[in-house]
Amino acid sequence: MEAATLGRHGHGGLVKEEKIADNSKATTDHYEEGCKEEDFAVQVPSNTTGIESSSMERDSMVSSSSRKEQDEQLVSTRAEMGEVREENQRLKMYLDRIMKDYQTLQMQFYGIVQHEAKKSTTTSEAISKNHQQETDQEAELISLRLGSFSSITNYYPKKDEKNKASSDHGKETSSTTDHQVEEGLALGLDCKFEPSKSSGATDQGPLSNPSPASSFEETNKEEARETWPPPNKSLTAKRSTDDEVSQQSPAKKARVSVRARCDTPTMNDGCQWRKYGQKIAKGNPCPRAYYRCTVAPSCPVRKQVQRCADDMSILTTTYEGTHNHPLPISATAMASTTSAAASMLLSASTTSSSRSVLNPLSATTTPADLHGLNFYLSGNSNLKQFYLPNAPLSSTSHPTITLDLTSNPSSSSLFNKFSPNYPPLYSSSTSLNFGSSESNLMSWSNNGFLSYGTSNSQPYNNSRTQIGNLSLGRQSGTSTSTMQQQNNVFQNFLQKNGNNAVPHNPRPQGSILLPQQALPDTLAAATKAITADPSFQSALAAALSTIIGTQGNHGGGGGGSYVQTTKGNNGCASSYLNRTTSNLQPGNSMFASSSSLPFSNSKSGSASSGDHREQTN
DNA sequence: CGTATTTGACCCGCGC
DNA sequence: GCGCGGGTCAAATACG
Repeated sequence: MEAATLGRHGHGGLVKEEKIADNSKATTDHYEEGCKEEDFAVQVPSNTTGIESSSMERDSMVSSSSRKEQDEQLVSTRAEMGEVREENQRLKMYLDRIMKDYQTLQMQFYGIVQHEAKKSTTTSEAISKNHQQETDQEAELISLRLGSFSSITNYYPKKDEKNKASSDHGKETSSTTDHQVEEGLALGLDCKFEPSKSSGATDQGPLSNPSPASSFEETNKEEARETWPPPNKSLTAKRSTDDEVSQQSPAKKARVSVRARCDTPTMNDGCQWRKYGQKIAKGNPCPRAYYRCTVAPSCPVRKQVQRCADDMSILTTTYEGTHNHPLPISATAMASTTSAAASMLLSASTTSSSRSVLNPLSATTTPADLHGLNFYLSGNSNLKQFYLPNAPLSSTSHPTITLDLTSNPSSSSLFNKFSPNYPPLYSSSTSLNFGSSESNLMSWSNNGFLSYGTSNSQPYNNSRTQIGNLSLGRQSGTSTSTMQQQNNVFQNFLQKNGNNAVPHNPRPQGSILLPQQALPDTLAAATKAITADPSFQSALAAALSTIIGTQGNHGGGGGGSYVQTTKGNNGCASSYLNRTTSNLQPGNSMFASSSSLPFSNSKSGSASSGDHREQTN
């Protein structure tokens, strides 16, 4: 027996080979047994017939009849196999055709994007100072900033924020002389829409293939220079004059909130953060902690962490800004996720800003239901009433998209009902509901690591139209996806031309339906592609699951000490206060990510939050 | 001693 | 103009 031989061969070799040999042996044996039976069914009768014909006619009658049946079975089986083969061939051909069509469409879309890019390049160069007028006419592109970029400029120092508002949200260009030439993934929330300048710039790195995504990313190389604390006046002046036709609406800093169950003070998102402030926010007894990314000294990315007032186990992390440095893989996971979410948010909001595309209502809502991931997009402040009626400021200046990774039906529903008490940080105009009514999709558990549930969980609202899940049979199965896969997926967001209208998706209240309509411009197409693309969810899944894979083995130690020490608590989720975190990743100090608990300690308590004028003054 | 955190003070935008 | 609240700064403190 061949398998046995293989097994013996394997015996002298690797254990692996042995196993393989054994497996093959088993398979072969099984197969051979089947063959034997079949042979027996065919041949044995003939043998017995010879014997039985000479002895018992009755038996021979029986055997002959059974032989006929067996022959018939054999024939029919063979016929079936032939049919199956043909079916296989047909399916293969069909698949090939689909693939070709898909590629053709991709190429067409890319051609369109390139054409738009050229157009906008010429116009923006010629009339860069009249950028605002052009903005309405030029194509707007989404940058997910997922690719590598070769040059990153230094970021501006702090204390510039004030100038930004007056600078019409321009982008600095003065810093282009001083680049930190770095190569790596640049992921962030800095997803903007601007007239695409040029896709001709060949982008090096993972996303080097000519694609709309790469072109987008190219356009955003400069945008990467934008800091969260906006540059100072001189720089701002340049920014306002020079660039960013895209910065239509002055203060549109996308924020992405991630709601997740997390026992630890912060979610371990792979980045290294340093706490720089803590305040008591209105409506939530739990203080809000402010962190800034310390992976790179000039990184403008901030995040805010706050416990949910209603459910202390829920941690809300709000990200803002764009990393201007290569990210560790574990960080890219979350960054890519938030980036995509932010792009969706901005696409919706920007689309809404351009009256030409959508009516106010539909423009502000670009819901999509991707495998149960419910996206409710509304960058438009007009919509905040639907979501967070009592939301404070910043709904306009900081369109926020929320990824709800909690599974708590009550919290989810609460969230979706926009309870006034709910908004953890900002007026959350957008929610990505990862929650399931039945089971967890994902959650940050014990060590602050993301845990990923099954894909079989029902969407938050089963009645919602499932869209974009064509041929996607798995969700969590993407947990093994690599960042490359993620990049590809995100690229595809932009490459794909959304043929399918953005599916309507009832709002949580079910009162608003998104009118389905064609999206004429590139932005709309990209938005549509993103929202309708089934791979978006898998990308999210992949990104988030990457955290599992990369952070699941976290150990303590590492370069700096991030062990959280707690002095005590003021009664706010005391169970969290006594926890310590040492989420440093063993292999890379850059992965060190842990920060202090966003609760006020016994000493600070409410007083910890600064600016309590009623107390201090 | 260097680094990270804490926390009171400060700044700014917004609403009244 | 004033108060409120969000956000940030930076000195003080804690920690390894």
